[in-house]
Parts: sequence; C-alpha cells; structure tokens
Amino acid sequence: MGIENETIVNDKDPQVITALARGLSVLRCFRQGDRFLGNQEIAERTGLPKATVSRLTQTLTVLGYLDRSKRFNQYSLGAAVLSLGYSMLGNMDILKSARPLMQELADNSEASVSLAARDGLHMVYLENCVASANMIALRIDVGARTRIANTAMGRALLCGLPKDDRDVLIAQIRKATPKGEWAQIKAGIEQGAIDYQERGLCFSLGDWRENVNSIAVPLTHADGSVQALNCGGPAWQLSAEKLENDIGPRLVEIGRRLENI
Amino acid sequence: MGIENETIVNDKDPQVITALARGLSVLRCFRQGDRFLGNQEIAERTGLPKATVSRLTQTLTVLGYLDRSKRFNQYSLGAAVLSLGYSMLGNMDILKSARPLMQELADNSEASVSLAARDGLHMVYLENCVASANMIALRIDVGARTRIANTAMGRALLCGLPKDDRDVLIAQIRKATPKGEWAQIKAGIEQGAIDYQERGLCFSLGDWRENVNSIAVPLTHADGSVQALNCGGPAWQLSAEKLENDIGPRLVEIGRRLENI
DNA sequence: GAATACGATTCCGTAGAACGGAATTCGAAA
DNA sequence: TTTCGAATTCCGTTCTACGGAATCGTATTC
Repeated sequence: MGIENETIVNDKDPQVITALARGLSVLRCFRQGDRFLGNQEIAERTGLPKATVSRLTQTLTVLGYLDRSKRFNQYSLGAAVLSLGYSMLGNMDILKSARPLMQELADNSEASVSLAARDGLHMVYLENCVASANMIALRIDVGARTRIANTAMGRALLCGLPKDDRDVLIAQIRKATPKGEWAQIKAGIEQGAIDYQERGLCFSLGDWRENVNSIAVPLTHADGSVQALNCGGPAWQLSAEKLENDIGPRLVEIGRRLENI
Repeated sequence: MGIENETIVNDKDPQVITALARGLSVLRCFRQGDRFLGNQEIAERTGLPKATVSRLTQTLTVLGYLDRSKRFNQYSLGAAVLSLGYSMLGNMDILKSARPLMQELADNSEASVSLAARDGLHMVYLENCVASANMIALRIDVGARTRIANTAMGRALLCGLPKDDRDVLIAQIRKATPKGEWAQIKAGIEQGAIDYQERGLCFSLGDWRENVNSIAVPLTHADGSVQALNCGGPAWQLSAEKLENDIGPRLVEIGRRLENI
C-alpha cells in the first residue's frame, strides 16, 4: 500500500509547522482495522523517512497520544486522543439542545437523525439518534466520517456555505475525484443546490449506498460555522415521497430552531 | 489563571519534538466550558509566546484540528479530533466483547459499569454502561477523565501494572499532589493494594465523591497494556457489603473473561 | 471621523531543532 | 550461534521554528 492519506504534509502552504503536521499525520494514518502499526508501516503510509517516524512516535507516546506495545514494538492510538474528542463535544452547547429534538424525530419517523460537521472533504458525525424501537438500523457512531460528495449531508453543507467557501471546497472535491466519476459527482452537487433552492432540502436517494435514502438541511450558526442535519434510513422504509412531504418539513423546522441558539 | 497544564512542554526529555508537543498542548488547553479561545488566552495557558501560538493555531486550523470563528478571531476544537477518537475506539476489539457483559451487570446491579484506560495521571473512560431502568444515574461519558489517585479504577490500575511502572507512576502522582494531601492519597493507594491482594478488588467508598461507592479490577491484556473495569453508584444504593459480596465476584469474573481475548 | 486600545499577524535575523542517510542496536527466528 | 528485519541512535548539515519588535486589523470611545 502506498501513500493514500489526504492529510499528507503540505509543504507548500506558508507558515505551516511541518513537525506538527507530520506528527498529526502519524495519528491520522490509523484507520479502521489497524489496531497496531509499526514504525515501518507508518513510514510507508505517511511517506516520511524511518528516522523521522521513530522520533515522532516517541514523542507522541510520551504525550499519551500513542501507546506502545512492548511485546511487538508497535503503536496504537492512546487515550489522550479520546479526551480531546470529549473536550470538543462537551463544549458544543448546540448538542444539548439538539439531542431531544433529534431523538423525537428519530422515534416518530423510524429513521436515523444525525448532526455532522465538516472535516476536510468529509463529514464527521457529532451526534446520531436512532429510533428507540428500531435498533436494527445501521449504527453510525459519533466521530465516524463519510464523504461530502455523495451524501445528503454533504450537499446540504455545501448549500449552507458562503459562495466563496463553497467554490473552494468544490474545487478541492474535484481535485480528489477520479476523472471518470466527476461528472456524476458534479451532477449530484448541482441537483442538491436545485433541491435546496426549490424545497429547502437536499436529497440522497441511493447515492451514498444503494437502498439508503436520506434528506438533509444546513445549519448556519451565529459564529459563521456551518453544520448539517440529516435524516435517513433504508429505502424500503423511507420513500422519497415520505421524506419530502412528511419528514422534510419537520427536519427543516428543527434546523431552524437549532440555528437560533 | 496561570499555567496549569500537566501537558506543558517538557523540554528536558530527550528526543521529544518540541514543535509537535507544543501544538498538542494547544489542543489540550481547551477544557470544559471553553468553547472558544483566542491566541492570547492560549498563550497564557500554555506559557508560549504570542508569535508561536499564532503559527501553531494557523497550522492546526489548516489541518482541521481547530476551527476559526472569523467573527471573533477565536478558535474551537475541530472535527478532526473527533475522528481520531473514533479511530481509536473502532480499533479496540475488546469493546465489542465488553459491552454486553458490562451492560448485563449494570442492568441487574442497578449501577454504572465502566471501562477505562490510563492517560498520564488520569483515567479516561472508554465505555460506560448504566442500568437501562436507572437513567437518573450520573452520566459519565466516553472520553471523560478522572484522577487516578482517589478512584477505585485508578487504584485497580496501579495494582495491575508491573512493579516498575507502578513505582514510576506513584512517584509522578506524588510530585503532582499538594504536600498536605499526600498522606491521605498514599493511604488510599496502599489500602487499594491490600484490598486487591486479599479480595481481588479495589474500593473507593466516598473517596472520589462523597456518597459515591465503587469497586474496580485491573485488566492485563496480552499485549501488556493494562486497563480497569469499574462498578459504582450512589452509596445509599450500593453498600460496601453489597459491592464486595454480591457485585464484586461478578465484576471479577467479567474481568477474567475480558483478559483472555 | 479621528483617536485609542487591544489583539493577531508578519517580519527578520538567529539559534539550534529537526532532519535523514548511515551505522548501530535490538529482538526474533532459524 | 547466526541471520535477518526492524527500530533506534549518531552526527554533520540545513533550514525550520523561534520570538522580540514592528505592523496590521478591528472594535471602541470620544
């Protein structure tokens, strides 16, 4: 496996401290399924020289962001990263207001309702509520990531951004998309803009995963930040018609209330 | 408020990359209640010069670990920190095995059952199960931190560590403890060692918070890492006697099973 | 609208931190 | 014991990160 990380150090950007960026790219290269990584593997994934990786992993271990397994001389993510996430969530007062509203909609629509924020070209789930009755629903957890390009949430986020930011982000997405797929991605984004203008909602009918339908709205906060609120589930349970006419208005209303906090 | 961070850059350690350590200490200085911090505030908390902080926050913002609020020129933790936490939890296969066992004990003991790992002088909650019926219980969330020194969990962790590591850690705790409180802390740790030897359990009866009792056991994994499993709740519900004779043996059994995975 | 104040950012000369190729050490396996 | 792969350390070099001072940007006041 070669270099595949979107967080590869960007040496061109001015004023970016490379040692810091490199250290964080080491943490980022742990993906699902990689409980343990050795220095060599990390070096390959990040594209950094062995000696450098060795120093970075030592530093991160001292600080608690990596745990070293003495037996195998390998590293895993340390507990310190978790408490950072906790600090973040604990400070988002919107969550306290959002949870009950989200849960209520989840319960009486038999769907999953999620709140997410942007990280690069992905959306990161901040909260996720599933119908108490319907525990079979696909379980998406807080902190999980999904692409902006082909989800309702991502399209909604794009609609909520100021035009300049949106154009920059779309350009980034384009650059990261294989040539052959761009036409389709672009169409989805444009359709999202139209839907949002005409109906105040973005849709994803099977675009993210076949048989998963969802709708989403952007949330624009007083500080200028933008998030997205999503409601989705299995297509056989959530027809496009039900999403638009029944659930849609309620989602819009919740979004409206959450913006004014 | 002055410098108060235990993660202040340690210039003495050999081979610790300072730029990386400093950047992470910027992230760490966001505590409960600080949604937004400006460069100045960050500079005060970390003890770093303004110019340096400015460069660090720029870098962290580019990488997604901080979000900048344009309106106020202030920063908040970014979504990237959350997805790191998710990567960590997603890779801990022990959680999948632990959850059902923990939940079962929580349900039929009417108490909270938690799994935690060490981060410096703290324990970080990896998972927390509360009795489904008893939702009033104090809600401790994943990623939250609590001191090692005066909790059952912390004492159990100490008992699980190899002697060398334990001695080092106790010395660190001592250094971080105000003179006047050390005698009491030390007594608690020593009592924990005795309890563990005699009964296979550590106790905290009101030591963490008045009216909260709990017991804990260490988990020593095949890779050499040590965690702790805790069961606790309001003192009026969980007498020392019930904890020791009823819940204790079950907690020990769960711990035993989780070690062999 | 000018003046003031406060904080963020940039400048720039300097020190020394981080770098990385090569050598060494470590640890596991044969 | 030898061998091999990986991690770590060494060390001369380079250029990064540094931080005090100057500048800029913005909000506030008169």
